[in-house]
Amino acid sequence: MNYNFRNIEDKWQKYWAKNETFKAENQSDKPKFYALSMFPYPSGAGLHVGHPLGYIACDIYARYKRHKGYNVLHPMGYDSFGLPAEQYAIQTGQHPAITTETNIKRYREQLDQLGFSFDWSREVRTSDPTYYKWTQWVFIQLFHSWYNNTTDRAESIDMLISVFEKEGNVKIDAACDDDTPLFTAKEWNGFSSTEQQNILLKYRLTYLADAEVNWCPALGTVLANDEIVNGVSERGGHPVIRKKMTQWMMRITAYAQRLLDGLDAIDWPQPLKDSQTNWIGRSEGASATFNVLPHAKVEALETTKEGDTSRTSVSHKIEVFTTRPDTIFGVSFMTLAPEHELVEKITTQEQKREVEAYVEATAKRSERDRMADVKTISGVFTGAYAEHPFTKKPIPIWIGDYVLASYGTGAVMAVPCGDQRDYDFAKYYGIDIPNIFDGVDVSKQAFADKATTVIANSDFLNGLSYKDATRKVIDELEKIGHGKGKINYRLRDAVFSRQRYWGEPFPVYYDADGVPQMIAEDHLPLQLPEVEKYLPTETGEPPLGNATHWAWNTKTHKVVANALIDNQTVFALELNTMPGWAGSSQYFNRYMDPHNDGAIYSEDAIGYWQDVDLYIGGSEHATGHLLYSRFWQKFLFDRGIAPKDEFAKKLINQGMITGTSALIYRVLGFKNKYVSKGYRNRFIHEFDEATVKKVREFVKLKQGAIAFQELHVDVSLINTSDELNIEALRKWQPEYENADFLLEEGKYIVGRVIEKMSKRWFNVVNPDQICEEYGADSLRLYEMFLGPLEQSKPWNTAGLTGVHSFLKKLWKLYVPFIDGSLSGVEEEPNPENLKTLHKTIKKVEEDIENFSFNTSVSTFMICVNELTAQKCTSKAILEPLAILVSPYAPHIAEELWELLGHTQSIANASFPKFDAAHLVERTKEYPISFNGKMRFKMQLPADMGKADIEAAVLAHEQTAKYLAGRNPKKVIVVPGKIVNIVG
RNA sequence: GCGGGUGUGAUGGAAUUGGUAGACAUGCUAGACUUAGGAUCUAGUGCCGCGAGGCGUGGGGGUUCGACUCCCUUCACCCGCACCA
Repeated sequence: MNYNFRNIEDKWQKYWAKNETFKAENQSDKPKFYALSMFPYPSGAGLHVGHPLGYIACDIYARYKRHKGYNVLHPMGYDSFGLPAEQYAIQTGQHPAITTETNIKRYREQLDQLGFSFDWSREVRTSDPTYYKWTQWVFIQLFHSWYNNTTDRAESIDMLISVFEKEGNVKIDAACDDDTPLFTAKEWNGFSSTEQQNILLKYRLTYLADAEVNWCPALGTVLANDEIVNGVSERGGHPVIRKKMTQWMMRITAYAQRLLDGLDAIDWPQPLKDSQTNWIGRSEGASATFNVLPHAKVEALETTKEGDTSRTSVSHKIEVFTTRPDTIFGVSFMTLAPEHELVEKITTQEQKREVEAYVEATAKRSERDRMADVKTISGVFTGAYAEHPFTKKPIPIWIGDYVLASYGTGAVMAVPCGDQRDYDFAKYYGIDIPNIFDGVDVSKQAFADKATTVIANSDFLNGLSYKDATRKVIDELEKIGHGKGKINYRLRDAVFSRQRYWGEPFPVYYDADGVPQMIAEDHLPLQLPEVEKYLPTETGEPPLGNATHWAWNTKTHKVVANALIDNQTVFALELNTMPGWAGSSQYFNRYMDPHNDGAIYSEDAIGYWQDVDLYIGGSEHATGHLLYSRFWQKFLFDRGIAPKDEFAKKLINQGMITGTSALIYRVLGFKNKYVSKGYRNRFIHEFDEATVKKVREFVKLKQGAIAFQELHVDVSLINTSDELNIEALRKWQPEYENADFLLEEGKYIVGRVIEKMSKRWFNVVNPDQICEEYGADSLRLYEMFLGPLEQSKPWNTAGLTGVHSFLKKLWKLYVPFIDGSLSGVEEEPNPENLKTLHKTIKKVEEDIENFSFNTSVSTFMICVNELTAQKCTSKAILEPLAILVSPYAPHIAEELWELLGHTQSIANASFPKFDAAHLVERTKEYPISFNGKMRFKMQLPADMGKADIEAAVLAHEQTAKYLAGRNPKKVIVVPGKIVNIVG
């Protein structure tokens, strides 16, 4: 009776589906456990062996918790809105919904064959109207909310309006746009409703704004900061430019501090927390205001040299943010970002031409170009001067692209002696570099060490340290109304509009005055309309404008919406769609009550499940999905929609499984001659005569060496010893049909390189192939065995035989129960059996709790080897062993469980209890003397001779002396060495 | 530049958290059984040495009776952020 994994796996997968073994109830006497894997985007390529790694780990934990008596929720779904389906639609005209459906089917087949314990009755798809109804609903809640800094939470916009009506906004401390005007109740009540709405937009947590956005012309859409990598789009690698557009924004900056603070309360990986911390980018410092001197005043100053510093009427102010307010007396110029709004206002007539040319040149450069040459110093003098808030001296105002419009205020007070960038700029343009540090030489470079700073040449700051000077200067700035202490965040509000088709439509229309209005909740979902063309335009006209039956004439903004909306007719619908992360920002909550049509989820459901106990997914989502989800969760919490303000207690990032690509070497200058790995770049004289002859026949040499070109070939053509199957290669692609190969020792050896699994490198390994050949249980075990969960590691099929033969050995242990040769045997377990079992229970339990799944596979192997050697046939041992194995290899475990006579699924069996009593070593006490001076007792294995022990102690004189001082209770000794001291 | 991580046999990786380094597996070597099969089983396998023995966790130093583990320093590689004021 052999281990027939195909039949077994097929049988139990059907059994689980039929019996709904893993269906979770929203009520139970058991404690709850919510285990979640990040849901996938169903791409056309299907799963490769890297994808299920996290799912397997999560599944093992979920199954383990079930054995431990928890009511486990372990759902799965699809993040099915996204660019690839749309790109495919653009190319082929196929509706994204259709390709998405096909891909989901394929994913489901692949997932099913791996034997996951998912509760499929709770499946969600972000592109399903019944799901995105609630994405739209959350958007509406955000629109109706504002962030109250005083209570430090989001509150209803209606509350804000009633405050405005009673006392204006003077007392309100809110997260809002910087340009929000102050007004009294009287003024508010006098505003037109359009004016009122425009002001409210400055407060809402999702708002419409003219923003400098990252526009990607090739994709025809804007992108969020986290969707841009190295200045090009994350998808496709297209250039991205800055552009001003009216877009929906998410006021995530309101939550910057809480997103930072919340990290302390959750058990997430440190690198991921660091990423988020970095991304939020909190820096403490001060904001300071510099008045711009009117041009006439400047001229006067220039003629009289030390002009009087009396008050002048000020037309413009420059606000800067600095982390070094202590260096304010070292300011010798100011620099504005070229995009800064004051640039055109303050530039003098003489400098105008030069400044405009510079601004234009900067705007043309892509983000990438700008990042590429950070070393080139460039800038232009505006001709204008600002007034130093303390010394009242005039300070020249420059513009330069080393100042970023998107950070701080887009303007800096340049302190060349204290900042290297300012220093370089000053040196380059011959600007003064006044030294305000005591005992520091700044003739070569700037001095930026806060710890050793002593301020000099700085009026009231002289002699102070960085810390004291900072405090003092902030006080003084506040006194003269020129600034205050400030905390700045790198985090920007998130652009929420995408000029795409395949995304959630906004539940928004515009009234006759162009004011955005939310669609009534009972009309949700606002469904995605059919369009003829999915292609976005380079100018940013969204494809939804092509929809005929819910909108027309987008250019004039006179659009007829369908009759669904309030029975009203002439409105302009929002034509943008939501970004990819919209649908994934609250899906974990929706799983708790996925079919609820009347609410996002019932209070009972979320009251029971609360939050995710274990979340497993890739670290690439650190500053995208995971940050946005935390933001939405905090918002939902503030508004009483969710009971927890962090959605996941524990998070684990599974490492990436990389591919091991295979390379062959084509001789340069030949179309189809290939040399084995050993011949690359080798000089002819390095070979023996016979080889030289062969090589000479085969190739012409360039300067005595074989020059070659590397080509990727499919990894399935290579055996485990890196030998290429030449015949298979000839059939693989026509270009190799007539190829010549120079072999070494009769073999063609390929080169290996580790890189990301990708179709283009032909290094993708499918789980289907593995399941077919070895079975899902082998694949599951092997993926765990490959290495620590969180580490990235290359896939190498070679080791699979190890875990596969483990399963065969495991199977053999139970054979007596299968073939009936020893049926009815219920042999009492002997102490050796029990020791093996309890060792295994202890280790496996610890391993699972610590997510060290790789070592428990080893533990199983040892266990089975030992039990085999012990010829164990005791049901009392084999029964708990099946349960131990079942989270890892559920199919075989179910089968064995059944063979042992059980009729219920093993999934609900209780995890065996560890009993330390079975592990106790039989020991003996020996009194030991050392050098005749000291004595202590040792607990030792019974079979160890006294002479051995004394020799061991003598061999470790120092240790022995130490032991004498400690008077230990137990010393474990092996011949020659002392190993452990207890007590 | 800033922040984080990782360095252990031929290979993937173990090490009870300071206590026999190299578990387990792959690979390799030898053998057994086989009307050669990519099956199964047994033994061996860190390095040097015939041997006793010596050396070994990227390098150097330290703490300790004892260090892969803790501290200092240095090198290499990987990841995140980056003209962030």
